[in-house]
Amino acid sequence: MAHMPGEREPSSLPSQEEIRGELAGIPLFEDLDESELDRLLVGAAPVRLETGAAAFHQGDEARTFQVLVRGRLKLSQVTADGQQVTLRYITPGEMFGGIAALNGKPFPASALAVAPSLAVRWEREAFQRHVQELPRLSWKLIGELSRRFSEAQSRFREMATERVERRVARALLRLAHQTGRRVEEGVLIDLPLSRQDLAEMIGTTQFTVSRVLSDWERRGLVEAGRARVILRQPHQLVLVAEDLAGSEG
Amino acid sequence: MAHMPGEREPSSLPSQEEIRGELAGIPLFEDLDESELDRLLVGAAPVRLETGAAAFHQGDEARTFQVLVRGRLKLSQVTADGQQVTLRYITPGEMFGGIAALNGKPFPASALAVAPSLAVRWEREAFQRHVQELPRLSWKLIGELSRRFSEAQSRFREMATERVERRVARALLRLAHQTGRRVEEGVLIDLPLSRQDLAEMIGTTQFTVSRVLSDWERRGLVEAGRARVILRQPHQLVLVAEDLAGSEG
DNA sequence: GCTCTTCCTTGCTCCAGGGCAAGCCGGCTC
DNA sequence: GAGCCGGCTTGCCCTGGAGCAAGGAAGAGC
Repeated sequence: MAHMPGEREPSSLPSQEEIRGELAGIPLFEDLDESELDRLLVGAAPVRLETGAAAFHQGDEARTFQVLVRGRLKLSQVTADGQQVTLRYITPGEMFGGIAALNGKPFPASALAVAPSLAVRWEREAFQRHVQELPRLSWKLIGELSRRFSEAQSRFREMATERVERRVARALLRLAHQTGRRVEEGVLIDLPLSRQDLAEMIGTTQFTVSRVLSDWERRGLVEAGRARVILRQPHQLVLVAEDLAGSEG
Repeated sequence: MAHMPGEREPSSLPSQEEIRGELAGIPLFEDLDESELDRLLVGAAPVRLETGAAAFHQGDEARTFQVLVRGRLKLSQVTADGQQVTLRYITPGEMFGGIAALNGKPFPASALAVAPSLAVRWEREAFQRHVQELPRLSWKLIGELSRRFSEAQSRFREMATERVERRVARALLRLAHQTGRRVEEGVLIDLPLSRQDLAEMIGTTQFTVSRVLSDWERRGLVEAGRARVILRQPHQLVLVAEDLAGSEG
């Protein structure tokens, strides 16, 4: 792929001005006025991540607060006995690694790019200063943390009370909501998502996920390809997730 | 029980001055100076809760932010299909119902006093104003939310990857850390805690919890009575929780 | 095209733990 | 003391889903 004149070098980093534009579009910062946004820019540095690259590793000291601008990351954790757990996928506009940075703990998980990505990062102290000096930012952050907490709690409740099939349905619906893209056949989850990935999100095995998806595919609810899932009848999936949807169609 | 002169009426409410003293001792507010504490007092009202009384009900609009001063509460949720889940126990110094109040959602759970309790409550708007006007408070709140989030996430991971026995061990250790009291035989979990309660915390049944505790009792790790648990060998329990502790002693 | 790798499927076995029934125990009220 | 009630225990059965093995299919690299 030759470099074409006038075309932006794919791996080049955005200018301060461009960063400013990106940040202005992020919900966490939407309440800031022009001058506050300028202050926020102090210490903001862009970071490019190739697919497969890690934004940070589990156990590392959390020195940075980051926000994803483009791409997709997977936040996952390895337990003491070696099991892999996926905590969440991160899509543009979301902060990541922020909680560890805010409370001074090491990162509890690793963040891996699953698509070419671009993030903006601040050193921990710089971002802490911003939070302390920009009340509108800290208020937003409180809202964001509340939301995250509620989500984590819901997932806990689901794990505690629901069976695998239902958890798969919920995971897919959540992902569709987050990264779904309308395509001809239905809603495509716009993320490389293998059976194993799904299994790690809901605490089961790739085998069980495979069986569930095969069943749904037979019944026309989804189309499941290689690391690729399309929801053909999201509404039916909602029935599976929410209620006893009568196991046969 | 006759009322004795000079003794405080048990159901009387504390004065503003006493509330001030209580709040000053709470971690969330420890960074506030004298004048900030005075401002915080605006809108703060004491609430007494008898054992069995609810501080709020799941589904209610979250109109208040509360902090527990004395006693113990149980935060629990009923799922759509009627299963009971216990999210956590609340001990003095902890906020509760706060997250719903901060992000304007209805309470996702009910808070029930399991011992005579005293709380301080603010109307949502009043507390929001305090948070927005007291940067030191909002910083603390961010820290508290981060911690809560991390805890919820850990519990999720445990549910996703660990078997029942280990989850019971973790739940007991967590409770011991939170409400443990040294007694002659070991560490007493200072809370009425039935098998059913434990089951609801970790997503299993009272039967399974009973079997696990009976086994541990035989092995001398715990002493389990009627709604009452004493850890005789907390260290052994840590081994169960953390690692493969060799199933026989 | 062929090969290698990775992901996916499916059949079989096995077991942790859920569900239920029966009965026990300890503390309460009358 | 008698009876009751709520919590606890234990035995039995049964199933959801884990674990494993063998083989198939879709890309990726040559």
